[in-house]
Amino acid sequence: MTRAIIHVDMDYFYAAIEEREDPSLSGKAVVVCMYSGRGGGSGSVSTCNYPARDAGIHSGMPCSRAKSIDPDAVFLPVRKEFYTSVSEKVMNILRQYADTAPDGTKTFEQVSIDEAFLDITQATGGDLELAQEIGMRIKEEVKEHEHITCSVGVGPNKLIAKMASSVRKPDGITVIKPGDVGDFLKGMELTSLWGIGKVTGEKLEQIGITTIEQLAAHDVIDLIKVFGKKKGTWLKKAADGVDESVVKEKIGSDQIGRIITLPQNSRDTELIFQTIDKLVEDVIDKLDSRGLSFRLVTVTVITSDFKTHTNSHTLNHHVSDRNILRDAAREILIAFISETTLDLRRIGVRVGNLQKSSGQTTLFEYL
DNA sequence: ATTAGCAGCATTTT
DNA sequence: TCAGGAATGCTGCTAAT
Repeated sequence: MTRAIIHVDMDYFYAAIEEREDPSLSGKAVVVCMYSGRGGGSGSVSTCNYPARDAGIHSGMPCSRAKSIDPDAVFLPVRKEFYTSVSEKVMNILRQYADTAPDGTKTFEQVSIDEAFLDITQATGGDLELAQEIGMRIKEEVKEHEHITCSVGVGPNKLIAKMASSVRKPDGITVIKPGDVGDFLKGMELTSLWGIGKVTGEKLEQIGITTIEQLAAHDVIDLIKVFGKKKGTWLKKAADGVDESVVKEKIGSDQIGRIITLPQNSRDTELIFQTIDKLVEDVIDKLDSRGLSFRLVTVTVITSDFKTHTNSHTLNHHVSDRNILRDAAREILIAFISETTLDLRRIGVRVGNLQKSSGQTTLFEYL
C-alpha cells in the first residue's frame, strides 16, 4: 500500500506567537531577533512575519540590516522557552492524529520546534484524499486551541510531504498524489529540494545542474564521484521523489549544547571561565530535565577572525555531573588558548553520546 | 582488511 | 557586507577486532 504522510509546518512560528500574545502587533511587520548581548542590536533575525518578509527581511539576516530595511518594524527578542511550551501543546494535538504502530508507539516525528511528520497510512488506507481531510482537521484544531496557523503537506513519503507543505503558505494545504510527484518536482527550484542548501546547490551548478529535472537525468556514478557515495545516491533518489525513510518518534536528541557570544572579544581566562560556567549550567539543566547522562564533551570556539574550531573529549563513563562537565570544558579551553594568539569571539559547550542516566554517577565511579 | 569510534569541520535551518 | 544559536551530517583519521 502506498503510504500517506503528512508534514505540518507552523507559519512564522515565533512571530506568530508574539502576534497572538499582543494583538496590537496585528498588521505590523514583526521581527523576532536573537541578540548577542553586544551593543547596537548586534544579532540576527530568527523569524519574521509576512509583512516583514514582504519588505525584504528574512531569517538569518543581521538585525541591523533588517532595521535599515524597515525602521518601523517591531523588533522583539526571542523567548525560546515560551515558544517551546507552545510547541509542546501543538505537538500533543498533532500526535493524536498519527497512526499507532503495532508496538503501541505513535508514527509521529517532531523534526524541530515547529515541524512534524505524521504517518496516517492506516487511518486513510493510503487514500490521500482522506489524508487531506485529516490535514484540514489538524489545521482547524491547532487554530482553535492555539490560535496560530500552520501549513500542511500531504504526500506518499516524507520528502514529498515536506516539500508540499512549503507550496502554499501561510495557512495552506497541498496534496501530491504518487502519480503527480514527477510533475510536482519538475516545477520546483533545485534548492527547494529538502537537503539541498546553498553549498550543494552551487556545487551542482558547477557541474551544469540547475534544475531537479536535470539532476534526475544525471548519471548517478558521476554524482557519486562529486558528492561521495552516500550523498550521491541520495541526490538521485531525491530528484526522483523517492524517499523510503520512515516516520519514527525520536527518543531525544543525540547532542545538547549551548553557544554564546562574549560581551567583547577576549582571551581573558577569568571571563572565559565565567562564561563556560554559565553554559555548563544551561546544558546540565537541559540534560537533567530529560534525565540524560553524557560521555562526549565538545567545546566550540569562534575566534576573532570568525573561524570555527572544535575540540572534544570522550569520558570513560557516562556521567551527569556539572563539575565534571565544567572541568572538561575548561581543560579543552585552556589547551586551545595556549595554541592561538587570537582573541575569542564566541564559546560553546555541548555534550553528546547521550544515555538515559540510571541513578547516581559518583565522582568515584568517574575516576 | 574491516569496522567502530572519534575529532573536526561543513551544512542546514531558524 | 555582517556575522546568532542549535543540531546533525560528512569525511578522514586512528585504534580495535
